[in-house]
Amino acid sequence: MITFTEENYLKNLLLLSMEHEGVSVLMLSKKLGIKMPTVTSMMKKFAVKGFVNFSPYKQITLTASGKSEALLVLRKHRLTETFLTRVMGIGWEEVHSIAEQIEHIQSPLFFGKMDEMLHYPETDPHGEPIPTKEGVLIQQPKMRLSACRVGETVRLTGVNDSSKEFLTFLNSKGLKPGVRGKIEHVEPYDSSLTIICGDRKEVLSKTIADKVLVELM
Amino acid sequence: MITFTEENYLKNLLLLSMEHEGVSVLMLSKKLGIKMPTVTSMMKKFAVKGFVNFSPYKQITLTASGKSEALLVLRKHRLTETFLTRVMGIGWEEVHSIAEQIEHIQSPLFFGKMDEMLHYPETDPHGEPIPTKEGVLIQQPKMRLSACRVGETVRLTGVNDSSKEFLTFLNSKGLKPGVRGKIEHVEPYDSSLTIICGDRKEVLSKTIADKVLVELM
DNA sequence: TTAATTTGTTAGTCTAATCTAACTTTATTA
DNA sequence: TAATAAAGTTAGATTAGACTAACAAATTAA
Ligand SMILES: [Mn+2]
Ligand SMILES: [Mn+2]
Ligand SMILES: [Mn+2]
Ligand SMILES: [Mn+2]
Repeated sequence: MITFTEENYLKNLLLLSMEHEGVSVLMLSKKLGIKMPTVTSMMKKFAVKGFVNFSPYKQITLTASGKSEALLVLRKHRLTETFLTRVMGIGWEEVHSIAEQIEHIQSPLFFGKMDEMLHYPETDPHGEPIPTKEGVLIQQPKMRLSACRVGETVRLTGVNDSSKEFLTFLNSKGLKPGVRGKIEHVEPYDSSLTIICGDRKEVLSKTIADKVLVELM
Repeated sequence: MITFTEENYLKNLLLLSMEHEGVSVLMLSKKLGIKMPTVTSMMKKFAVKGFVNFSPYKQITLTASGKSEALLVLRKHRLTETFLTRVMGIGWEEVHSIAEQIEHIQSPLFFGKMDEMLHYPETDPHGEPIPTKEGVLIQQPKMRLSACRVGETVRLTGVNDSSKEFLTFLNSKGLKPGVRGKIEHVEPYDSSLTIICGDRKEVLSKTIADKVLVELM
C-alpha cells in the first residue's frame, strides 16, 4: 500500500526527473516544501521499497517500479483536472488544488469511469499529456512563447506554471489552451512581447512569455 | 483544520447519535473498527476542541459545533454518493467506499458544483437524506419491510446497510430505491416474506427484510 | 449483595512523517 | 590548493494516531 505522502513524493520525483537527469535531495525538498533531512529519510525508505536508486550524496533516480507508480499518480492528477473542467465546469485555474487531493483516491473504478466519460483524453486542461493506463507518457516538445519571432502565428498549447495566480492572470488576458495569436512586436529592450488574439492586443513581459507554451501554425 | 481521521470520528459519532441518545466509547469503537483506548483519547481531544461533551465513564454527546462539522462531512459523503451514481453511472453498491474517501476533500467549490449539477438533491442513492449546506438534516421516519403486513403495497425508499455485499444481493433480487412491490405472504414460522415486484416474486428472510426500508403506498 | 462480566481508563509502546541542530561531504571560489 | 559555501546526512525531538497489557469502574447475574 502506497500512502498519500508517498504518492506525493513519487509524483514530484517524476516531474523533476522529466526536466533534469537525476534529481537532488535539495530539488525535491524545495518542490515538496519539506526539509532536506525528511527527504533524505524518505529516500532511504524508497530505496528499500525499490522505488528509487539512491546512495548517500548521489542523485536520486526512479526505478521502473517507482516510475510506474508515479505515472499512475500523475495520470490520476491530470485525468481529474480534465474531469473537473470538462464535466464539472470548474475553471482551469481552480482545478490543480482539488486534483492534488483527488489524485490520492484509491479506486480504479472511479478513475476508469472518468476516463470513459472524457473519451480517453490525451491532455489535461493545462496542455500536459495524460499518462495512459499502461503507464506510457508522450511528451510533446514544448516551445516557449518567449522564443517566437515577430510575424509568427501560434496556438497556445500549455503553461509552465499551473498556480491559480498565474492562470487567473492569463484568464484576464483572454489566454487559455487552444487560443491562437500573432506576434505583433518584440521589444528588444526587455524582451516583452505584443500578441494579437482575435480582437485583443496584449503586451506580455518576458516573465510571462516564458511560462506560456505554444506551437507554430 | 479538521483532519481526515477526525472527520471520520465526527461523522460516525453523528450517525450513532441519530439512532441512540448518547453514544458509548464501545459503540464508537466498534463502528470505526478502532480499539477503545484510542477512542477514549480521541474523545478527550475532542472535548478540548469543543466537539463533544465527555467525562470519564459517561456517554459522549456532540456539541453544536461538533454536530455542525459532522453534518458537513455527512453532506459531502451523501452528495458524493449521489454524484457517483447519477452523473458517473457507478452502481449504488460501489459508491460507499469511494465516497468514504472523497468526503474528506477540502473544497467548497468542488462540492458546490456537485450540488448544482445534481440540482440540489435531497436524498442519496440509498435513500438517506442529504444535510443542507446550512447543516439541516430532515430525518424522514423509516419503516422496515419486515414490519409490513400481507396485502400492503410499498415503495422501497432506503436500506439500513450500505455494504457492497448487501447491495449486490439486493441488485440480484431487482430491489433498489423507487421499486414498488406488494407483500404476498409472510411466513409465521421464520418471518420470511414474499414480495411481488413487477414480474418478479422474491422470498426475503427476516434478516434481509429488516434492512430494507419502505413507505406504504 | 456479592461475584462475574462488561465497559472504560491509564500507562506505555510503536510507526509515519515531520522538524531543528550539529556535523560532514562535495562543490565553488579566491 | 586552501578556504568558503552549498548540499547532504545524522541524531534526536515532536506530533498524530494507532496498539496492547493491566487495572478500575459500572453493570448484570447469581
Ligand atoms: Mn497530492
Ligand atoms: Mn495540469
Ligand atoms: Mn471517510
Ligand atoms: Mn449512502
